[in-house]
Amino acid sequence: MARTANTRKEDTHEHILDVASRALRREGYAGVRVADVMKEAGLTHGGFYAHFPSRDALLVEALARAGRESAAAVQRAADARRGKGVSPFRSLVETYLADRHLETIETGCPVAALGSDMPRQSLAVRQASALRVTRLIEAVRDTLPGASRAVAAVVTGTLVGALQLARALGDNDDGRAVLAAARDALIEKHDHP
Amino acid sequence: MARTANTRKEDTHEHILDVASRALRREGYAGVRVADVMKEAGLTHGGFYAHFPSRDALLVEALARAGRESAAAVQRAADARRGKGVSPFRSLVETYLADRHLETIETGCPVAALGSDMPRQSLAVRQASALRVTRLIEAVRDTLPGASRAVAAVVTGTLVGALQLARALGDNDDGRAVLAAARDALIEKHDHP
DNA sequence: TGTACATCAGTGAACGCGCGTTCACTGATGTAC
DNA sequence: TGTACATCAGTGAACGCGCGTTCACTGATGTAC
Repeated sequence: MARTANTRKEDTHEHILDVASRALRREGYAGVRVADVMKEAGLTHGGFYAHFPSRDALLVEALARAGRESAAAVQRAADARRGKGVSPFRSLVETYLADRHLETIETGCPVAALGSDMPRQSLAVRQASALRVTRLIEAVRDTLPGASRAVAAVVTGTLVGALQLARALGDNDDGRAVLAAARDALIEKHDHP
Repeated sequence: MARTANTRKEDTHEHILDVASRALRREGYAGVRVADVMKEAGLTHGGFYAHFPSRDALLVEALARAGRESAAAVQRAADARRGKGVSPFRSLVETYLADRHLETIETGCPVAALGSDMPRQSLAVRQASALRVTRLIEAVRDTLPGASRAVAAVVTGTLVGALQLARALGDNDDGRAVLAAARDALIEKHDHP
């Protein structure tokens, strides 16, 4: 069946994307190597171009996938807390700025993992990057009843900036102190149940 | 005189560093090429290793220089406004989050230009990067009388994050709206003369 | 002051290596009859 | 059901290119006497 053949190739395509979306967050845009991604996916590099027209096209698809996955992961963690009576906003903040997020960059938010490099990419990757930023701001806004887009954007900036500063300071007390301070400040200012 | 010889070489050294510190912010860590920097400095690439032991050593020195220069530039702009009766904090925020900063990345803050890539660098560059983050937080704290390091860190996170989001959205109305929102929010919350 | 020599800063060709991309090929899977 | 053929997904060698780094050399500048 043609469908079986398609499905097998599509499975491989998805597997490559999964590997690439983690490599992208772990190594950055410049750190994604076609041969390395294929090897990590258990394949040889020659087959890559049967799945993607170029490395740049891989970056675009991997970024979209990273954004969707990260949003879903935050959503799941937030839903779990919400069952305990925690507000959506507080759940988001405590999940996004959790100490654990310092280490798990490869499954975390791509905007925090790649933010400063977004303006330097090709047009296609820049457009995909801008869409990720917009979606992140919207997701934050959804947890803030009645908040303007402007307020949501500033909160998003604090989330992204604080996580980056913490990671740059290292996975130690300095880094964790920045996360804790940002959690406290955001919850105090915006969490009014 | 030996001193004259030293001075000439030191002048070249400083000139290479000046070019590199701008290239670093414009192109990112991965975008700094030894040959390109030397060419932009009006030299040939072979002479590079008479000035720096390695590309990595250049990154360390260029980052330190970028941080000092950017801090001095913010200080100058803030001093100018201060003459008009504007508070130090408000001067800092309006300078750091000025629309103009969207375009002038190569002379701007290296933490905003490089933040998400800092954890991926060599040990030496990571240490130099962490120092830049610490210094930036301290500079912010100096404009907030009586503020804790924690509060200064959150404000710094908002400054860095908002500028990055704005740049990722592009030098357009979307980007400028994020900057304006962050300026308003920070000044409203922390500027109490 | 002038001449011979030493030192210095920068040149440019060459190196080894890793990268993105191409392509002829192979073995497995599916199709026709 | 079985056989011959076609299609498909992936292989691995090869390509051109750009990068960081090395090194023998050169021309300019400074020093000794």
